[in-house]
Amino acid sequence: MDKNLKRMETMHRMRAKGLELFYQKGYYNTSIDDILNELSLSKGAFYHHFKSKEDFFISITQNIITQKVYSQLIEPLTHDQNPIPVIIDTIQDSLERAEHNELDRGFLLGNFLMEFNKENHEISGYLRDILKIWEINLISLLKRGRSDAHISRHIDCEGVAAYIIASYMGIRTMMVGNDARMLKYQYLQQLKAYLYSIEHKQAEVH
Amino acid sequence: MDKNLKRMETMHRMRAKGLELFYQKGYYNTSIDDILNELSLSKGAFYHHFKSKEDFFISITQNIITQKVYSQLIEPLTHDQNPIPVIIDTIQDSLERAEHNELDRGFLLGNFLMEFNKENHEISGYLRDILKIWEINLISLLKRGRSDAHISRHIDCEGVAAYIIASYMGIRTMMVGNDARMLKYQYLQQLKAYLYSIEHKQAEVH
DNA sequence: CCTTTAACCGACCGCTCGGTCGGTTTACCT
DNA sequence: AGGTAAACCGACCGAGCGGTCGGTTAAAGG
Repeated sequence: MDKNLKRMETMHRMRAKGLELFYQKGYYNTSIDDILNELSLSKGAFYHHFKSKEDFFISITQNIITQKVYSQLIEPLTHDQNPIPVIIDTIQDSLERAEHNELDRGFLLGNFLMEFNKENHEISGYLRDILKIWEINLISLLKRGRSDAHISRHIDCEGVAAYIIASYMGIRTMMVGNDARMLKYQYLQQLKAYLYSIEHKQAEVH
Repeated sequence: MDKNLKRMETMHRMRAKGLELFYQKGYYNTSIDDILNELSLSKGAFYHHFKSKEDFFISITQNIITQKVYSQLIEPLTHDQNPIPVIIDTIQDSLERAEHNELDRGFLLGNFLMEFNKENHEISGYLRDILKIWEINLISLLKRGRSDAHISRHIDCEGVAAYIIASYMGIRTMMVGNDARMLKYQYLQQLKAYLYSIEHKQAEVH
């Protein structure tokens, strides 16, 4: 079964390097040879494992991108505490990772979504599904917070989740090539102000 | 001077169609021939007026894109009233235009910024400048609102402007290929909630 | 009317890219 | 050891791209 191990390892190396270059330069501006040269592998090896460039990217999506979003944005939400600090901490961690990553090019998922929204509806569908999962998890976290009286009763959790995601996508784009540290700080201040404004006020409880 | 008129008109047609296709399909996925075929013009005509594809796009940026951002996002801010409804109205108008435009592909400026952020620093610089102008106008509007006691005294206007821009960029991306009407509604509700939370409360006076 | 020059044409070039394919190497199985 | 099938190689193909260039058309000026 060494063969199978080899196969898995090579495919994983291709996917990892592929994602790295696609993220840095964009999908359409990265050639398969760009990836293969850095790995010292040949076209033959590539097309032995993947049936096309598109198939290759779908494989990256379903293996690496999904996993990254889960581990960095979704799993950290799994806490039984007040959802508001949980959300703030999760986003703050993500922004700090971006700030200290000098190769940062914005929100991985968001960038690809925009690139494929234009032409490739199959891939953009997969990417949208991942974003949807994040959204659903945010919504259910908020709803539980509302039930637990951490969040004001009349709050529209779906709207809040959409607003959080939108602002996150935007700030991640703005942080590229600008003063990431300053933007991160300003953004977090405003996000906190916004989230505290939907918090359940003790005064409300008769 | 008929020659000069002809020149201007042809260049304008090229720029308009070029922007249309670049916006729809992306800059790198649109060939010059794509544009010229739709205009029944030849390569010779194109390179007679523009020295390269890049030069062509810069010309589009400085002519059409700048003007669009000004007329749709900046000039509507020019009011002496309470900045908060002015901002909300401006953004609401923009989102409604997007919602009813079936060819909408997201935030024009934001899309190009992301595409050129990766490779072409010259063009992304021009685009960033335009975004900066929007930001500066938002900030000065907010600061005036703060002076006029429409906005709470301790508010960080720079942070608020960055937050508004980030959320706008994000929601425009999310509206592509999703339920634009619903997202617009949810977004505006939350934006209002956020902006009202920075409003000057009468109770604060003395 | 004739010259000049801008506007425009379209064949062509060099290059890159995604994808193919016949061949070679390597590792496992008997 | 020998056979088999995988993993891998790299030359090649055809299409599409940005850009060039010698030529043609047509309008402005004298």
